[in-house]
Amino acid sequence: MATIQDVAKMAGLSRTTVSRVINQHPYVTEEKKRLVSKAMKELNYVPNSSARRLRRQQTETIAVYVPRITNPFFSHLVEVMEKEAAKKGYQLILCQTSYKKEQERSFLELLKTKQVDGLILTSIENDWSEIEPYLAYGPIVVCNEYSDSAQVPLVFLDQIEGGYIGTKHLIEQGYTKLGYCTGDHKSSRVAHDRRIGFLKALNEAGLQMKDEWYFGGAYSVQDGKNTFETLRNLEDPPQALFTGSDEVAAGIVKAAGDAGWNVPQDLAVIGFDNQPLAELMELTTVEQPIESIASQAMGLMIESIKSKRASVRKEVILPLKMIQRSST
Amino acid sequence: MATIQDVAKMAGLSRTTVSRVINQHPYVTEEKKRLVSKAMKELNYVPNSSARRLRRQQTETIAVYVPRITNPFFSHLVEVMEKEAAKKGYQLILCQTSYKKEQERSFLELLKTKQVDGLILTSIENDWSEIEPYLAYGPIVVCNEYSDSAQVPLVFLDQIEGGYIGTKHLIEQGYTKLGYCTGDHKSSRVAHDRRIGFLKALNEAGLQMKDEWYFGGAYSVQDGKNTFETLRNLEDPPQALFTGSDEVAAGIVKAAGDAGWNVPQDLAVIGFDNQPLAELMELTTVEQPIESIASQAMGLMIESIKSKRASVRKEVILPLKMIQRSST
DNA sequence: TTGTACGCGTTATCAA
DNA sequence: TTGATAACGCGTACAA
Repeated sequence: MATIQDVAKMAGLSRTTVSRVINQHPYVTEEKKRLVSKAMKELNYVPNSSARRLRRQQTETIAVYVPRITNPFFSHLVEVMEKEAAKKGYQLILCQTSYKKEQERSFLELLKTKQVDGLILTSIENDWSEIEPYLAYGPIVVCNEYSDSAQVPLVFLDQIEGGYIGTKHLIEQGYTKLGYCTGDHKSSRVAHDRRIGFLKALNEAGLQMKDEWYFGGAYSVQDGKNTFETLRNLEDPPQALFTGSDEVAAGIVKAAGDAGWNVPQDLAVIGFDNQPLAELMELTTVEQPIESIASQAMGLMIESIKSKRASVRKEVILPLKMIQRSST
Repeated sequence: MATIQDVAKMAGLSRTTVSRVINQHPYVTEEKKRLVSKAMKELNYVPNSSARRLRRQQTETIAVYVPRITNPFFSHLVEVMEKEAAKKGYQLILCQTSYKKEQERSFLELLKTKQVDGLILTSIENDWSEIEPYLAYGPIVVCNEYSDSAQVPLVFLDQIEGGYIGTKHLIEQGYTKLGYCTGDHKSSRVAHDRRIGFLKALNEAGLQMKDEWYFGGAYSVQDGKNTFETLRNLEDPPQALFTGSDEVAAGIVKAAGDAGWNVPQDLAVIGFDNQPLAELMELTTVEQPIESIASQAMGLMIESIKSKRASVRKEVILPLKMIQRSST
């Protein structure tokens, strides 16, 4: 493997000059530039990135935390981030926390050991107080999640609005008995906010909700199917259901169909995300502008790396959009 | 940021000894070990990974190529690989080729510039001759794809068998007019082999196929819907359809249902992959053992990195499995 | 416009 | 059992 030294020797110049050519410094004669380029090509030379990293104290690598990459929401987020990063010459290291606090913590070392220039968190398992100290080692951007105390850029969606417009849509369709079905993730503000939006819409319309119309802990298609089983055995079931994800909504619609119910006549269902599956099942849903969260988060990350300024809090709140299909 | 020098000073020892403690070399007194550990903790010291990489000439990082991470097949593959890698102390760099030759080529530089120890390819866009020279810089493992000339470990599925068992299943159900619907990716041997399996089953049963029962270029749900539109306008449509993916199969089933056709009475459809969507739509499908391809590929990769032997060809062929549901 | 010399933080070699 | 010293490959003051 050729080093910069070999190139210098072949070109009959010093390492410094070669380095200058590589890094496009001014004050190098065109002639020597050519000489260097020729030698580089001949030796099939490429700068060693470990040496560069050490010298420059930066890695041009960014770590992205997701719970699981198989979750379509997160894989879409990562897809956009990776492209955005590649465009600007950055690599992406994928970190799956599997919803586990200790996994998340162990990945934090990447920043401390200078394996990456920065961290983008798309989910947060630990208390912010666990994460905060690592800010000393590099920038952190939070994306999709929310934290009150984090002094970092936060890019997230207006989930209150999301809960509100989804619910309002159901109300406008004439349903009055509305149920609520979501996952209920620990620290997650997302679920919390959506619920507030849901209740706000209910209040405005002067509607009441029964306790038994609340279904928690639903994440998957299977959970959706189970939810329907519970629902159908209710004496007074809801007419319409607000759900926290397209998967759950799809499960409910599927189980309802199998049981001979008509959607939306017997039961209306609204999903969340506008995943490919939502189109397939013709689910009304609330679309999250994933591409725009992802690219904004990555943009803020690279900006933070380059500016080297101390981290400051900055909220970027993005709007959500109703997509109406035939499940409501 | 504390360095090994700082630790040495605080512990009143040499850098060498500190390094020995960090790397668990023998011949260090328990007492000095304690001294060092204490200093490390006090200074909140962590070895700088760039320096380590430079010195050791390895990165503990592996690049994984996928076309797009949003494709559920690949995200599942990556999910397993990342976990497997993390378990063994390796990081994963995600490279999306977007099915583009030049993207793929540009990522190859990662190996040459020593940013990663090795490459796992889950898809191949360029001719192998383009990739082969990079073997000089580190190991490459091919996973899910196939190449005749590649002198590297290859982990792939017996797609001939896949095409065969899927088709045979249809024949056993009594269908005699079988159609074939897949994507047709350039260099991909996958599609090629499945087709061979399909034809083999047909031959064995003495069945003929009409040209118009072949539908190409189908990848997405939407493609599946379009395929159904074409099919329904045929004078003599096939009774059953072998498809190359669950997405396509789902699109067909959905469009058929919307058009008032009964599945499987009017049209039977078999998918491929056994994705979550297949369960939702109750698609009969051919399951690919994704977890096992992924972990075997990663295992072979890490083995190659550690052994440092020259790359040799080695084929690992994994079996496929029928999953029967109600679409056939 | 070019070159000399030092340092980035580790680890491997050799000698003590 | 420990320590001094020389790499690993590169970039950049500083001097010329």
